[in-house]
Amino acid sequence: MNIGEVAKRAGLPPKTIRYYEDIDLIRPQRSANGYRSFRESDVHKLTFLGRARALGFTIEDCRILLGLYEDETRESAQVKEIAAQHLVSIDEKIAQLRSMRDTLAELVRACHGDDRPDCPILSDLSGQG
Amino acid sequence: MNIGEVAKRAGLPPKTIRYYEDIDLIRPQRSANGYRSFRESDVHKLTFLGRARALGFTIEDCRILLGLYEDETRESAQVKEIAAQHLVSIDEKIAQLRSMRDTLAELVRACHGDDRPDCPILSDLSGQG
DNA sequence: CCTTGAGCTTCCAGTGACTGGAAGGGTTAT
DNA sequence: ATAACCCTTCCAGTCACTGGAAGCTCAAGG
Repeated sequence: MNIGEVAKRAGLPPKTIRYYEDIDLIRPQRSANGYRSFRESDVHKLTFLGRARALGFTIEDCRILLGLYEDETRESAQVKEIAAQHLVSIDEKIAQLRSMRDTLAELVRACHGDDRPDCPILSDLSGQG
Repeated sequence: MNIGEVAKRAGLPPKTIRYYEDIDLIRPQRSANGYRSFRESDVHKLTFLGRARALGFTIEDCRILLGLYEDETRESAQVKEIAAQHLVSIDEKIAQLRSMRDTLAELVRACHGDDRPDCPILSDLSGQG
């Protein structure tokens, strides 16, 4: 299977797949003409990677998860540990964004937004609010 | 004022301040010895930048906001427009993170997390959930 | 006067996870 | 044969810094 078809099936751009090979996440074989030749197992791995990345796991998380995915004897506790840690960091990110959002929403609300020059948003940012 | 003191007062690392000069956000003067020499107005601008960045505005947003901040005749509508757009993109980011969080939380909940190898998290990621 | 240590300078390189584009070779269909 | 499309590699750029090396300046202590 060439990279184009794999890309369609795994839902990832060819560029990304080449990049994943570059950083040793996958190791596709090569055809006589130099083209990458993917097996079904590569498609599975790439699908796995796409989903994990969509859930916000870092590449290094993915590398570990992929190792566990391929390890028949792994303990589910190891996987749960990584996922739970990631869950915490997502929650932190959400909390941080919410706080930013609330501050900004208040500033936007307070700004009359017309042709007058005085603006609570800039006042606040300059520390003169 | 040298960069060290400005850094303390504006709450930004010296490296970041040099970088901001590099990309023309600020233009500090120079002393005879080659050191950067900051005025009060530079400290104000850097404080402004620090706060805007903390609210998640991009550097390019900051460049525009800084321009408006220095323009005595700006219309508050222009500022409100940028802030409101940013608010929308924060809301989108939060929504996306929440969706990721919910999916992941469900997977973590479903994983028994012991020494057995079967794991709903990996099953789901592999598309065999 | 000399040294020590802190603070300043520039420049280069790396981060994460791709993405765009150029230059060139292979394949397929007409 | 030729067009159109696929594949290859390599280089550079993204964003907003951050780390580190090599070297200059300055203030204080002996």
